[in-house]
Parts: sequence; C-alpha cells; structure tokens
Amino acid sequence: MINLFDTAISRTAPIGQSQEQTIGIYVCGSTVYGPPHIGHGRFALVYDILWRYLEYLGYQVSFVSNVTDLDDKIIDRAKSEGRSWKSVALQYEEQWWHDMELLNVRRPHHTPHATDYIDQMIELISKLEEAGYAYRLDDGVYMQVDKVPSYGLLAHQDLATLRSGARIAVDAAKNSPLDFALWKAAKPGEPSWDSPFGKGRPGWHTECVVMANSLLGKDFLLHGGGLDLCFPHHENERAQAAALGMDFAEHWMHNGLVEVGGQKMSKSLGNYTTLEDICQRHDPSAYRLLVLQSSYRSPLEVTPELMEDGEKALARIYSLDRRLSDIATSVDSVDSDLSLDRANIEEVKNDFQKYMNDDLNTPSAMALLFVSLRQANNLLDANNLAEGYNLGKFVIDMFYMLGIKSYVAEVEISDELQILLRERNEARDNRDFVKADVLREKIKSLGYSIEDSASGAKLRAL
RNA sequence: GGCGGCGUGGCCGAGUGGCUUAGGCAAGGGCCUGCAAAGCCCUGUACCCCAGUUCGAUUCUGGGCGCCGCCUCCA
Repeated sequence: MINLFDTAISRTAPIGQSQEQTIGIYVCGSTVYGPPHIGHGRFALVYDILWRYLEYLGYQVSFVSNVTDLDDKIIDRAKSEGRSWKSVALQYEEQWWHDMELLNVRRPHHTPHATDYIDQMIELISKLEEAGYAYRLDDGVYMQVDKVPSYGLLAHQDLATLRSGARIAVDAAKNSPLDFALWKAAKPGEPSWDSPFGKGRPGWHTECVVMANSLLGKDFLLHGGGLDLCFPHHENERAQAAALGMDFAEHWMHNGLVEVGGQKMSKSLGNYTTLEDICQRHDPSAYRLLVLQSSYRSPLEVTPELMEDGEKALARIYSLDRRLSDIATSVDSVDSDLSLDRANIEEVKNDFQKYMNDDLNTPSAMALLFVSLRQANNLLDANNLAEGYNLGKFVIDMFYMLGIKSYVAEVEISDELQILLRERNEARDNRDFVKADVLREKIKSLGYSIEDSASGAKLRAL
C-alpha cells in the first residue's frame, strides 16, 4: 500500500488498499499546440514512474491521459501559420509521442482526444443546464460555480477571497468571475459543432470530466497533473462532476513544476528547453534520473550541468549492468549459485518499498540503490559472486523497473576495430606500450574506449 | 492583497528532537593498472536570521528576512 499526498486534504493518504481493485489513473496530458518542453516531460515522467511502480507492486492499473487537440492556442497557431488547426494538432501530437518514446515514457492504456468526445461533452453540458448549474450568455454557456457547495476544495480558499483576487478580463456579463465557459459560441473561421446551445465548441474544463468518466467510470482512484492545473482547471472539472452527483477522483495528485533560474518554465515566458533538444544533448535517462533524485512535489531546476551529473551517475549503473552480464554469460559454474542467497536482498527490497510507499520518496530510494550498487561492486571485487550478483541484479532491476533504460553495450566490432584491438593486445604482450597507447588513441578516435581487465580488453562505445 | 510552499555543505537534493553516516556530482588522498579506463576505499566543508519550548533543535513554536507557485492561458 502506497501513501500519496492528496492535494484535496493537504496530507498523505493511502491508495490502493485492495489489490483486487483496478487503480484508475487520469492525468491531464498535453495540449498539442507546440513542441513539448522539459516541464511537460516532468509530469510525463512522474506519472510514468508511479504507474511502473504500482505495477511492480502487483496492482492492476488503468492509465488514461488525454490529448487536447482542440484549444484556443491550437487555433491561434493555425491562424498565424495559415493552415488548418487539425494539421497543427496532428503535427505536435506526433512530436509528443516521439519525445515520450525518447524518454522511455510508456504510452497510457488510453489516450482520448477531445475531438472524439464532443457529443458526450454536449450531453454533459445539457445535463448541467437542466440541473440548473449552467446559464447562457451571448458568447456561450457558463458554469455557475457558487451553486456547487464544495467549490474551492482544491484551491483551499473561500470563494469570496478568490473573487476579490480574480481579474475580470472580458466578461462582465458573467455572474461571477469564477464562472467558466462550458461551451464557447462559434466565431468566424473557427471550428464549430452543432449543439442545443448553438454552433460552437466545448470549453477546456469539460473534456477531462467526460473522458475520465467514459474510460474509468464515474469515480476512479487518482487524478493527476501539474501543480499549475490544480486551480482552476481541476477545481472546475470537479465542480462539473460534483454538480451531477459523481464522486469523480478519490485522490488528487500534483507534481511540482520545472523552473529556470527560480522561475516557472513556460511557453509564455519563453524560458523553455524542448524535450527533443535535451534528449539530443544528453542521455534521456539522465533526465529521468534527475526527476527520480528529486521530490516530485518540489520545483526542479534542470541545467546542463545537472544533466551531466546525471549522466555520470548513469555510467555507474551501466557499468554494473555490464559487469553482471559478463558474469552471467561467462561463469557457467556459478549459475546455480546466482539464484541463491536472496535473503540479504529482502532487507534492501523492503527499505526500497518503504521509501517508495512514502509518498514516492524517490530520492531516498535512489540513495538506497546507489549505496547497494557500491556494495554489489564491493562484493564482486571480493569475488563473492553469488551475493554480489544478486544484490547488483536487484539494483539494476529496480533502476530499470523505474524506467532507466537498459544499457548493456552491444559493441558492433568492425573488422577495422578487430584488427586494431588485436594489434594492441599483441603490442601489450610484447610490452611495447608506446605502440599500444597509439593504438588505444586510434580506437578512441573511432569512438570507443578500452577497459583492460583480467578477462581481457573490452571496448565500450563513448 | 488572499492562499499554499520553500530556504541543508562547491552544486543538486533527502532526512531527523540527541545515536556514525543520506545519496548524486565536483574536489583532495589512496588501492588496482605498464600507463589508463572502470571499480573500490578514505577525507573535508551543512542545516537563512532572531527568540522561545527542551537536559539538548538543522528538525517543534513564534517573529523576521529572502525566494517561488496559485488566485489569469499554463504540465
């Protein structure tokens, strides 16, 4: 059983008390209007990690994350680039999945598109109107939030306080500045659908309610998203569900934001780095490790220096992995031993789960894994193969379980490399180290480093 | 202005009323090696400021200072 911080009650609460129950998770996904940046990458990683861990614990998970393919920003971009909003959405959705693959973020079980749920959204808005929670203005249908008794649950503020702070930008006709658009009346040149409220398109807050309910049922376990969605987006989702008597999400989870120089990374501030960019410059797993080494609820700075730190730490993981593979393939005689001696792993395993279950304390879990990694190397150094192998295997398994990509170097040894390597070995046998070093440099210039060991020289891709 | 959060060693970042230490990266020393690489061992530098509670606070309480998020599209 895992404890997670619940934004609705401002403290941690257990989830998944019954193994029988499928854990339904809905995470507000991407609005596909531009290239995703590392802030988007963080939420994707956080929930990917949660999902992987829940499965590791043996839970049945149904993971849903939407694609908002209809939105003001998509339409704006399409206008300014003189093309259709659909082509904009399509292009950036493609980019989104491409970048997710780079990050080793698994595709959710369901990735509903807003445009596929227009009818159901219309239905929901009609119900809200019938129940007296919505009212019409010239430019659309609005949700009257003060009719929802629990409104403000996620904001943790009085309606009155909120109202005083809200900027009333455009619509003085609204009953309250907090009221939000359920349906936006059609404007010339914009996509629109027929509805009982006239031609138009649904507001942003409605899609998640409809898609979550269609795919996960009227109540589900966990709703997640970036901290900046907590209010008003999630509050407004809740309001619609609550108005119609649905339980909706039992638990609300929000991840901290990526910051740049202490400021939130966002498209509007222009201080963003795209995911593609960072994945090209660095091992994408380094970003995942960075996310794992910090608390998911805290702000996170992502600098090139930190990415490099992460890459160096990854090198130790990969190195142990290679070491274990060599043992597994070369030492047949201890094969039977390798499966023994698992008892001492249990304690590490328990500690690992203890940290992970404590509101996903991944930094402590990482610390434990790195300590164990060192111990495993130590044991192997002492030629304690079975114990070292088992501990090391556990460490590697956990890193990979959390989505750090497997990396067992499969060096494609070309004929040229083969010859160079053989010549160097001969030179070393002849104690002609000058020649050996020249050859090592040559091999290095081809992109491979050499690690000499008792079992011979090994090549490693740089 | 309202609400929420944060301030830890060179950098990032956990955690705890005292017990020997988080961890990653960097730095210094060592082992191994022909030299390297990889790995391992050892080392240092902390808990924003002030008051209070306490035998004892980095950890609890109050105040101050600084920073951030939300209240408006936003992962």
